[in-house]
Amino acid sequence: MYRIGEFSQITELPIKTIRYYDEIGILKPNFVDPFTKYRMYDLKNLEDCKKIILLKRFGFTLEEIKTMLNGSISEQILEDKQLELQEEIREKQQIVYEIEIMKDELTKQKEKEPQKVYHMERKLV
Amino acid sequence: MYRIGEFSQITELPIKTIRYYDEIGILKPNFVDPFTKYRMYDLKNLEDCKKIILLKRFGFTLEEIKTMLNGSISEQILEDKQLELQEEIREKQQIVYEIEIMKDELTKQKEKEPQKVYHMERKLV
DNA sequence: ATAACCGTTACGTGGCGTGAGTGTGA
DNA sequence: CTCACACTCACGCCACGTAACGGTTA
Repeated sequence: MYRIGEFSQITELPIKTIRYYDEIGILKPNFVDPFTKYRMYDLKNLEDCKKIILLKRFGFTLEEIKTMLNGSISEQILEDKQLELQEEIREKQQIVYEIEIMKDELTKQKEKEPQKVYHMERKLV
Repeated sequence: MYRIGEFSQITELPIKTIRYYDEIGILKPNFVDPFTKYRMYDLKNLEDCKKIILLKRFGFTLEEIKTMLNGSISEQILEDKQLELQEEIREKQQIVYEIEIMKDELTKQKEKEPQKVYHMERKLV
């Protein structure tokens, strides 16, 4: 049985996060001391916690993870998530390309700048 | 001069978003009727708004966009954002691969399931 | 008078972070 | 007594969304 600080070090999750997971009912400590109210975690908690960290990394919300821990993890859901990620990857690649275009436009503007300065000088004179 | 509803239709931004942009000072209406308090937007606002939408799409925060609109948009910042996006793309590709591994593990477990059932039957008997 | 439009204020979202103030364990 | 560790409660973050309620315009 680990106290929250130790459990935090093992899982590398901030204490605040662990308490939050208790609050939303996704990772309930195995035992809570009724006097000190200290949360005590066991190996089962550790396993669940590893799953949570992995599923969170995959991009599931804590609400989704909650239901996945209760029931089982279907291959369909995993496959849907893969497709979602691939769509996001395509979108980000598109954005990288769009930024490239904007950079080009900035470069073109820069090349025109001497003219602009001339224009300003005329204004000043 | 457009009222907020019309401006919302043109920019395809929700009215709430436009009001929020006013509140945080990123897109101030050209004119506010002192009696009705109606916000009035002009073509300059429309140009700024297009920039905001684009920069938001690139992944900049509204705070970052605010300073970019005041000053100028440097190529360095754009290039940094590209690198950031490419890092995110690599990360997501890695996750797609990790999900594939998890799917494989689930499939293996399924193939073992008859044994599990047998095991349970033994327990029951 | 009706309906579409506009306004403000206040509270909710997710996934925590921050800080105050207090109690417990060695 | 100290000091790390634990607790709760309340508010903050971002980029808005969602009421609730009231004034304006055609």
